[in-house]
Amino acid sequence: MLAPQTEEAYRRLRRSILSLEMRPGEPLVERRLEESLNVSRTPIRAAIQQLSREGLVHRTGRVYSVAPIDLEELEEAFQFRELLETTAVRLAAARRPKAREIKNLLASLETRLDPEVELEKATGFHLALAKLSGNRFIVSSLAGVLSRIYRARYVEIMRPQGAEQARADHLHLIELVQAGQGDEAAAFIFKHLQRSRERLESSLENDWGAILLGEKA
Amino acid sequence: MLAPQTEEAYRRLRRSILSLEMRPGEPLVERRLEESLNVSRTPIRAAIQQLSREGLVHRTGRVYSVAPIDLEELEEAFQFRELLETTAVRLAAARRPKAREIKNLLASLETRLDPEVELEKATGFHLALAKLSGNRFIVSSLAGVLSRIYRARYVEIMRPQGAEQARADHLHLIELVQAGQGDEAAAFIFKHLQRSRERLESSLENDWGAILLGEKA
DNA sequence: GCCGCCCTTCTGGTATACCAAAATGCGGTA
DNA sequence: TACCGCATTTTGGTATACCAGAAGGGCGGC
Repeated sequence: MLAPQTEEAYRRLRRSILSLEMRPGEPLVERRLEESLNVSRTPIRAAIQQLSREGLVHRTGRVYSVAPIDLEELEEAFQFRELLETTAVRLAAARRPKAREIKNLLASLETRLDPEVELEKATGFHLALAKLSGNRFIVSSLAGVLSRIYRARYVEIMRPQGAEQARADHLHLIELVQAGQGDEAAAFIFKHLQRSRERLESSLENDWGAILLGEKA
Repeated sequence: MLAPQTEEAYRRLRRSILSLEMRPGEPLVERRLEESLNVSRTPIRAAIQQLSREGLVHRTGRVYSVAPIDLEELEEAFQFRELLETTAVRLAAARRPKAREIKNLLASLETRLDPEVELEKATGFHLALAKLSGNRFIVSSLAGVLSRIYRARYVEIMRPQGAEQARADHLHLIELVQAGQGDEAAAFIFKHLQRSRERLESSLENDWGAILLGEKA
């Protein structure tokens, strides 16, 4: 929970970064943002600090810039997701969540066409699933790593069949968790993540590399 | 990396909180801190925001206060540590770290008498060990959860034999990792954490409960 | 013509002025 | 005496003024 102006600046900056409207490596100049966001530097600095903490903005010397997309980091991020999410579904299955808790998840499965909305929904699904684990640290860590690799995931979900595949996987996951099949759910989400990782990496290498990979600054 | 005044304010505030000099539940009034820390509100607000993100400071409405020590959170934190640290040592063992990398760890094992320094060293050890995993997300998440439960761990390490036991465990862990015995290391650190958790919880319930557990605000 | 130095400008860091909302307390009234 | 309401104070939020250090460009010397 942030102050209103700070919140607004944060949301707009974050959106600009995640949607790639601001390119990786691009510097964030406070006095420019002051004009473009129509708020004073105080909330802007707070927002930048927040983004920096989340890893979406890097600091070099005293200049802030949009974090580049780092392939090594991406590897580690997926390894970390595997760890978090397989554990989360195991814990969730062991808890035998009530149908009411599951309902939130289903909302994420409606068909959408806009890939950005699709990605938002997918993120929401993974987080809601993690929440069923009952461990807030798993949830917040997952939230962190997901936002960190959001831009890269964007290029994956751009392919229509990618989103379709994800939806089917998600539905199956819900069934496994609800049935209390923790190990199966863990194995399944592991597969799910691996497929996602592979699609993503081939996309990055083939089509998007030049566009996405900003200078290390 | 923060601005110098902000850094200073952050360090001092953090220290005050972790050392329990500021009690859980105590409000952080910017204009008071302005006097006691001799800096303006700008860096103070930045420091508070940082602490808030780390979970050491809570916000209710628009007042910030020192986060209470929540026993449920503590449970989840240890569960999370088990997950992170068992994985970390497995990954570390698989990498067969060079002796040079191990040397950093040994520095944490010198005998100390001051329990605060001891705790700092123990934290450093666990983080350095996690670093051997080669996964930055594991490291940063562990850093987060460790600082979050720092105050509670304090009461555990107060017992001299607690620190002694920890040192012995740490030494053994290094040997296992260096020998590439990932599963054994994972099992051992799991035990290590469980003992730690048990000692800590009995301490909290018996001696420290009234002192440490602030109001939920 | 090229290199280097100085001056200007730009940037982030800090302090402070200003504001609105919420809390506090005092005084009046029932 | 207890309670309600208004005035005052306190507080966090925001804008802005001011500063020092770094960077960039232009001018002068070699």
